[in-house]
Amino acid sequence: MDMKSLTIGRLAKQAGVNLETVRFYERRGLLPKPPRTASGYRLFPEDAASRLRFIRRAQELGFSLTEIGELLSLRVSRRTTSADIRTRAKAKIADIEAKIRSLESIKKTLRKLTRVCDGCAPVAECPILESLDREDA
Amino acid sequence: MDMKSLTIGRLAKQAGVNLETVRFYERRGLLPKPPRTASGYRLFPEDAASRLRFIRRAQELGFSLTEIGELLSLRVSRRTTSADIRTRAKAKIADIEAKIRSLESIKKTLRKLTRVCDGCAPVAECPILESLDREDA
DNA sequence: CTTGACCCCGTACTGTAGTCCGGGGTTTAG
DNA sequence: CTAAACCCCGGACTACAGTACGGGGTCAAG
Repeated sequence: MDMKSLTIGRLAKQAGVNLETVRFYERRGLLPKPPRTASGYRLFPEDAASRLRFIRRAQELGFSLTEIGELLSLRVSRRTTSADIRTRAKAKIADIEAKIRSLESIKKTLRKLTRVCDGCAPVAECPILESLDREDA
Repeated sequence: MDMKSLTIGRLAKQAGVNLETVRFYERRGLLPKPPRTASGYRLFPEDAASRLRFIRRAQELGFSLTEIGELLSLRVSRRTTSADIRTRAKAKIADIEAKIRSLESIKKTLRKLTRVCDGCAPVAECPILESLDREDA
């Protein structure tokens, strides 16, 4: 077995995901179908682990597996022109900037809250509602 | 019927969510149980709509309903001391900052990608994998 | 005083994202 | 050579977050 390849079990351990999740992502097309040994064992390239970690982190940021697939497919090839990619990448950037703004807004509110706590002033109402309200995502 | 109150249907429409979702969130404790008319109709205060919108936006940022409940309950009262709140708010701020960093990292990669596209250089591999890899969330 | 729009409730169903099972073959360490 | 550890596959199961259903009561307009 090639030193530079990973069996599904090793890959799963390296990326910190369940082995079945790897198969599931492969079925979903998020992981390219790996070559197999004569006996049918998958042999993943080493960078499959970064791909898995990317998927996990993108999920924590609120992207669905479908959206993650779109992010992962952003690259220029014979099927896709660079103008097309540029358009799609710009749309993704806009999405991401909106997410960042929302997070900044929640963060600001939380920081204000900690300052209130420092001052020991009691806060009866929930101040977090102040954030995120005047925006159209 | 009080002018300042909303029936469940109006509230749902104002917040842009399904009526059943409102009931679901109430059951989950994300929306305070509203007073009822004599015949049992819910009468939500007007600010329930902002609360609903907050929940929706926080979900898009990758927070689960449980986490959102924690965010919404961040306030000082007789049950919770301000020191306690400060600690919890600071933890949430750290979570949020980590999310922002991850998003910035993806954004940077996407921007690099659009620049490559502008230069019309073909990109065979998927460059988005460069982002998010060297970090421990 | 009825008809359509709205509300009540419990229960069942759906979609997404996994996770587990179990019967089988393979690889590797002793 | 065998046992443990690993892999294969299809299919069933789970958790989370809703969404739909259906039988019934309520409210406002005509």
